[in-house]
Amino acid sequence: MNLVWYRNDLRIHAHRALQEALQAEGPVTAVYFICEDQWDSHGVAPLRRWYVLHSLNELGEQLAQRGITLHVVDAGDFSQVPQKLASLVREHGVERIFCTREYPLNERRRDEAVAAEMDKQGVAIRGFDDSVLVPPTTLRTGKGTPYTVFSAYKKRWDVWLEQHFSIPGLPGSMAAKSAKFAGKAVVDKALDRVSVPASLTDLWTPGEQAAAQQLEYFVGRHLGQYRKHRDFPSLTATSSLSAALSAGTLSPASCFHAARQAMSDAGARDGAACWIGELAWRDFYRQIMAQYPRLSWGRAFRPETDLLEWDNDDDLFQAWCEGRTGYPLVDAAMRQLVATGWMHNRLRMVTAMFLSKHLWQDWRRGEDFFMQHLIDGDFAANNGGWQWSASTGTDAVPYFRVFNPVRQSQRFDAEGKFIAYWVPELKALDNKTIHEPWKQPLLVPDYPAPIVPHAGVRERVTESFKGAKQAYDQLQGVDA
DNA sequence: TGGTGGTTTGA
DNA sequence: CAAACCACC
Repeated sequence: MNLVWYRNDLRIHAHRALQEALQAEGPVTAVYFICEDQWDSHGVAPLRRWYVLHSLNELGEQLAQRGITLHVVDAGDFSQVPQKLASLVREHGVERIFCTREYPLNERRRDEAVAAEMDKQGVAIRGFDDSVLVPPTTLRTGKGTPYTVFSAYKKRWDVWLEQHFSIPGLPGSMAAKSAKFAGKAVVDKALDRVSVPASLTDLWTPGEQAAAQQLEYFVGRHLGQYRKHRDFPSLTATSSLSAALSAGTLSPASCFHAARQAMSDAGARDGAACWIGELAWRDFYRQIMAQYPRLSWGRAFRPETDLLEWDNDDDLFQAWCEGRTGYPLVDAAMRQLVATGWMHNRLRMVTAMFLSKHLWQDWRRGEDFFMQHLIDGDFAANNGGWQWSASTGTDAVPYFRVFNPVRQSQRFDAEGKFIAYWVPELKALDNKTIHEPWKQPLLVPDYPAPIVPHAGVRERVTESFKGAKQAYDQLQGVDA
């Protein structure tokens, strides 16, 4: 018997683990472990749990139609997985296990513990790197170190894919026989334990089929304009595929394949190339996560920045969470996040930079808050994005990026449409005042004044980072 | 995947 | 006098 162990790869298409299992000798079965304690300890958003569990139900049905039984097991946290897997293996006479690799430390330790347990029983495990396009340790600099600067990584990434990319097709040998989806009751019980309002779930459709449709729609309708439009949050211009990619209901290979096909149309080339760049960012942060375990310990990529002394003022943090900082674009973005479980990419940068630089809060607070609300909450991408914004991460530049929240607002929501939608208190303001409502205080009695001034932020941040660097160099015994 | 404050350019 | 351009942070 061959076992496909599903994790964040809840699909049938472009899935080497499933394909290989089908090509191996003997029948195939599948398993998923629900680890709610793991979700709890990482503050996984209820909406994301809902997405995952419903996608799991669809996967179970799809597998059953192809003669494969999906077992679903409540496992609490990762530490219980080896034993529970071992009993499943004994029960079904499993000889080989197939899975898609995951890279954060907890996941790798879980997999190592499982491998050790399975080794005792003579069961082989094979992992496949299908959650990325380029496997994490493939590309190295001339010195043999991981790439930590995106632009250099991207060049090699392009070349490697040019030479090596192939998309795994739908499994060919899947017979049209049927099996029973054994896990449905367990999934439904877990769904009963998820509390998420209909106002949120109404906005999303879980599952592999919806993800495939969304990809088709995006590529056909918006990909060509992606480069031009993607930074404007009032437009429907981005893919909205982040939830599907992070739960694995959609494969990055399908995305890459579709985008590359679209590039043969000259009008779509620019947009497609730009979007492929976003897939590269996704791989980039995953390979960073895989090769720098300290990120999984909650530490900064740049060690000296762990010496920064954040204010962590609770009132300011709360104002940020609730979208009442007095900076319209920041507030609109935060309200979008809480109301929809999603935030536009540019606004993730704007709000993250505002929390870390203007409010001088530990970026980990923001990272946690995002995880608690995002339907696409993905450890590597979220952590990478937060550290980039907080200037504690990769892609070092010799100065500190501090977005001006008013300038960003004027540039990317020039007409104030996005602000007007999410901050209706401001919807009557003209498209100049709406970015700086404090200039017309009488018109906006219900909207707060800026909770911190923009002036001086850059200087403070620069000084603090300089201080942290000096302190770190001293600790290291290096002359500064 | 910037911002700022300066200087130059050109209607 | 406002974009466009530039150096520096």
